[in-house]
Amino acid sequence: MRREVTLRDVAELAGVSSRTVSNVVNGYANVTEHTRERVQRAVEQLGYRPNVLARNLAQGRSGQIAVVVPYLDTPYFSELLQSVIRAARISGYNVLIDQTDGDPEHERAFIAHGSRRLLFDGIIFSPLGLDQQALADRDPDLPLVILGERSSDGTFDHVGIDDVAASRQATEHLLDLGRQRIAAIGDQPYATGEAAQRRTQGFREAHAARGLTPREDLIISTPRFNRPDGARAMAHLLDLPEPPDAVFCYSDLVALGAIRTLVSRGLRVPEDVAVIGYDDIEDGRFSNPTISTISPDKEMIATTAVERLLLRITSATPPEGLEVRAPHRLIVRESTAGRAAGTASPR
Amino acid sequence: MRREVTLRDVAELAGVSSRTVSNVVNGYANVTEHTRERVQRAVEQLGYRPNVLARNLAQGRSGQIAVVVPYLDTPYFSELLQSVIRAARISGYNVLIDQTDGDPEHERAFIAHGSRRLLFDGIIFSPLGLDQQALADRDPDLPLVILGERSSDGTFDHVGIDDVAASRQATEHLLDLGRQRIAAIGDQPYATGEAAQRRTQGFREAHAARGLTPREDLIISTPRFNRPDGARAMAHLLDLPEPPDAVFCYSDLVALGAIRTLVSRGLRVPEDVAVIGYDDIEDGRFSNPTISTISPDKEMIATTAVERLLLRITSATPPEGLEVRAPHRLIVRESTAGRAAGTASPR
DNA sequence: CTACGCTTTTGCAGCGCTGCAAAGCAAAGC
DNA sequence: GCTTTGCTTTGCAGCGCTGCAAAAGCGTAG
Repeated sequence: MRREVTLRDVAELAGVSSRTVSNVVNGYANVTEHTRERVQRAVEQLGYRPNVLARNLAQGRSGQIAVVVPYLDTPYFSELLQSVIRAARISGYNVLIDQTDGDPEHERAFIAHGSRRLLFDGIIFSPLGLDQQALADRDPDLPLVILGERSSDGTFDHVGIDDVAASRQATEHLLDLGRQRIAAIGDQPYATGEAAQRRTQGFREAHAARGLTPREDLIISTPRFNRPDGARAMAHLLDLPEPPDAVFCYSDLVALGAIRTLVSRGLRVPEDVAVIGYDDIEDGRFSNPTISTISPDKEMIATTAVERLLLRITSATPPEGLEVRAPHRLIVRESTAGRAAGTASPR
Repeated sequence: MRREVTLRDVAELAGVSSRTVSNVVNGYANVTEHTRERVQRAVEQLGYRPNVLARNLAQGRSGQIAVVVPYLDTPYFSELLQSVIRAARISGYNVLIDQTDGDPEHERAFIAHGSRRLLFDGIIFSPLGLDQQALADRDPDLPLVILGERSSDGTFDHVGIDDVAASRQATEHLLDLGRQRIAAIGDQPYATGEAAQRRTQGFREAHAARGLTPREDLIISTPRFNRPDGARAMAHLLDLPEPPDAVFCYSDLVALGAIRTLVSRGLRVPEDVAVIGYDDIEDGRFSNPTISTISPDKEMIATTAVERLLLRITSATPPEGLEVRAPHRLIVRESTAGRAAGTASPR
């Protein structure tokens, strides 16, 4: 591989110092038009391209942010990532992606010692099962923004929707339909299942507000929030002596799996069992039936997360920990409202 | 921010040279057990973490590979990415992700001057509309592996399945069902639509092999391969005087969109219209009906792509351009075979 | 006791860039 | 004419690490 063109080469050709070339390349102020042109010409003539590595070392930053999600192939995350990448790019940052496969150890390792010093300037983290302890052990110098609801100790930001309220709203929608036995799929009654537990809480609150108590055997735990889990859980529910007539699923994927089981058993959605999901992924707008869901403002979550992270990275004194609550709304589609709610070209 | 611990700090504490510390940290040979222990202790005591940036500069490589895809939220790509990231990580490489939004200019820019010198050591590229010209203009020093079928000029590798054969196979399956008027959704009859055109070719070949000629008005072009495109195209087909009784969709997303339109118009799949997709994304295994499809060996595509790229990166003399053809197979599910093919828990 | 070959350790230059502070320089002020 | 002011350009050190080649140590052979 032939030697690459360096600043010095350009400087020599243009007859200026390498520092001046650097100034031109970086668009710094106070360079006369005449000099700028000469340098510019030399840059083009030699095909100079800055060496990002050297710049990074000199500046002590990498210009990269890491985004860590449990699973990349979960539509919710890939949709979110898409917006994160766009937002980061606008500010000149590259995005390094990592998936933890939901492994708590992997998550912990990522946040704790940040062994890869300077590989990224900050991190947007969507933990699946990160407990408070792991958060406390984290590298305090690494700017951090957490996706999803989570109480902050003030040293990082988090961005998410109000899970409890959203879940209550979803459950209320099912209650409003007059359903009697409403199931919930997705609970995770252990330390790392905080997000799931907040949804269960909303589920209970909705019942309580009407003087009802949900039947405990209709609250089903699942290890993940994916289609197979949803399908399995639904099968289990249908085998109960008194199966539910409505289901609140903790993700759209779970809902898709549940619906799959219902349909394959010859049950009608929503006539026999109404289903509502969570996340508003594109699948739910084209599935049969289309899925009613809780729609978080993903674009806002993504841009806010990036914005806050960059603020943390660039500001000399770390800003206070912010808990950003992004808006969400209930979207009613066929899986609860029936065909009346559907159209040939779903939005 | 307090100063970080450097090699020199560790060296001082351990009473050795910084070069020796480097040797220990990197596990180089020829360090006595005694020295190694002393250094190790010092490393731990000070909490030393190597500065990746400095290492990168000194080594002249970044330890990162870029993966460029058109859209991150397309399940096919996110499923593929997942495997790519795993494979790269095993070899100690980080993955930088970028999406081009299918914009040919963006794609061209990425491959052409590679303006970000040394930000990544190589690139795995899944172009949507990259013509031969753009490929010819590319930075010849940047190791490159292309995903998807594409004839190589010998300076890069590409990995993909045999699109023509796979498409012929999919079409033959529909013909075997006795369908008379088979439509195709996803053609792209312009320079950047090579991938689509190969599928159309397979579609035609299947017909030709039986002495048939497909009806031209049943070959529908779409700008992308997504759900809305599929839904729209299907609506158009149904409005024809003689609508099709089977559809070959150039992606599973297109198939999902098409099925959505069919179902919402009260048509039965596959009784009224059989549908087959392409890609075998998870959605298709849980949709109603489940989707028959062409299943490329994604795991193999991903690992082969990484393997070849790393080979290019590390080998002194560039290896010959390889055209790797990954295996694929036809998977028959409900959308062509009816409920008989479905089960409560799809695989 | 010196020479030799081998392993282990060291010193130094340098990767290519930017931060910093000083130098140069032209126009303006006294 | 000489100093001051403000803009432009420069020189140099150094970011923290690794490549290279030489030096040091050490056991064995002559």
